[in-house]
Amino acid sequence: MPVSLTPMTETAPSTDSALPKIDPRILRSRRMLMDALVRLLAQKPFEEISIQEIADEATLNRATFYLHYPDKGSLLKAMAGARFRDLVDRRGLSFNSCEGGLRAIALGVCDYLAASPGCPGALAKMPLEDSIIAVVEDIFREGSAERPAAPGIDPELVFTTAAWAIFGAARLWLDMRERISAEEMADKIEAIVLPMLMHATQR
Amino acid sequence: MPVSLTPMTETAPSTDSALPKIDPRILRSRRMLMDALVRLLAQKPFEEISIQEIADEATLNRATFYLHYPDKGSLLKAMAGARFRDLVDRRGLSFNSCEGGLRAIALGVCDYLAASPGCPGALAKMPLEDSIIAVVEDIFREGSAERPAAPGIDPELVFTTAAWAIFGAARLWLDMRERISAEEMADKIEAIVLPMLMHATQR
DNA sequence: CGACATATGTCGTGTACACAGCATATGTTC
DNA sequence: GAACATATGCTGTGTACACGACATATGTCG
Repeated sequence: MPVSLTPMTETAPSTDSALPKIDPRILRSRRMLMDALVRLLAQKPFEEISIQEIADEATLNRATFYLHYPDKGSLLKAMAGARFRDLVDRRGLSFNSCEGGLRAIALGVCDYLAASPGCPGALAKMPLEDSIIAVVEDIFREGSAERPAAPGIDPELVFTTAAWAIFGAARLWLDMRERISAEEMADKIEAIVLPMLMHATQR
Repeated sequence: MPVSLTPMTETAPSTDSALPKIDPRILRSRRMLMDALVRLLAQKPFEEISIQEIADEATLNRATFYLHYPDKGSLLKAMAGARFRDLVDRRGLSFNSCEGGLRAIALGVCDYLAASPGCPGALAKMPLEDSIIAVVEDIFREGSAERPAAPGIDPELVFTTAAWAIFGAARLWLDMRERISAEEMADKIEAIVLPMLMHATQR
């Protein structure tokens, strides 16, 4: 009984956390499915893409799709998260004592939203929140791991709040009629959100 | 007992012949191994590449390598043949009543030899003959399938002879100090080899 | 609404690949 | 030549994927 694959109902698991090593075949199949979805999204809207088409594009059996994802929405979510993580890794984004870490994170979110596959109209239908928010939360969590929380403050709540704040601001920026540059927007986001985080941890 | 994979001691099987459908996992693994070898050949000489390195580069288990190839030389051979077939497919090379078919084949061989991975010095060590010759033979065979052989002539012998003639001339061209263009060389090869083939089949 | 075509979700079975381990071969160093 | 490290070739076991088939759901057309 292949119940050990744990279909992906959440965002893709972190591959660098202290989890047991994931079978490379699993990682490969998931990446192939995600890459296939990206290619198909460049051709047609999400609603018009079938599971069979995704499997065909990925050169995998349709049953394999269901070993990993319960539906195509879950794949979309996982794909969005994985692509954002790629960007985070490529840019080495982190939230530590280094100046400008938060600005870089905000810039990454803006750039990612601006470059998402599919036309901007389709962007509203993509469940980007959970995937991006979870990654940003992880960044804050890791960056604050060595510092004690300020008294009476729940750091997890602050991380979540800050992550949503960044995401919300970036979404607003994306919808702007006359859009300032991503860099400028990142500056503004940092100015607004950084005090929240500074207040939460003793730094 | 995984004896059904038939390790590749010959050139890669033709994927468009009347063979039973090959499991997509097999095709995928072989392609991954070949692509890995190409990438490694761009970095170091063939002799310095280990089986484990190829497997790692392909993100496959070393034991998987041995399911498909008895040694790295066989992989090299298969890779060379597959890449040549790719070129043949891309250019739509065939030997039929169409004028210039032989010239195009000769040009394909020249271009392929000139673009092979690794420096020209390493080219002499690559067992390109069998892979290229077999493909060219196939092209002649298919192109002459609908025509009866001339009396007293063994068409298979002629195909092989012609294929080797083309290969030999292209190799000579590659070693030329002052090399004429591939196009010019293809013209010369056609002029020399075409009468042989015309003589062998009733066209 | 019924008929039909297509897509989805699932299942049991067979096959390919991952893994750890072992014996042997090979290359390097002293 | 001996000692050692590394690579090779192979094996049995466990796991992931391919496949065909089936039941059900969904969408389209008349």
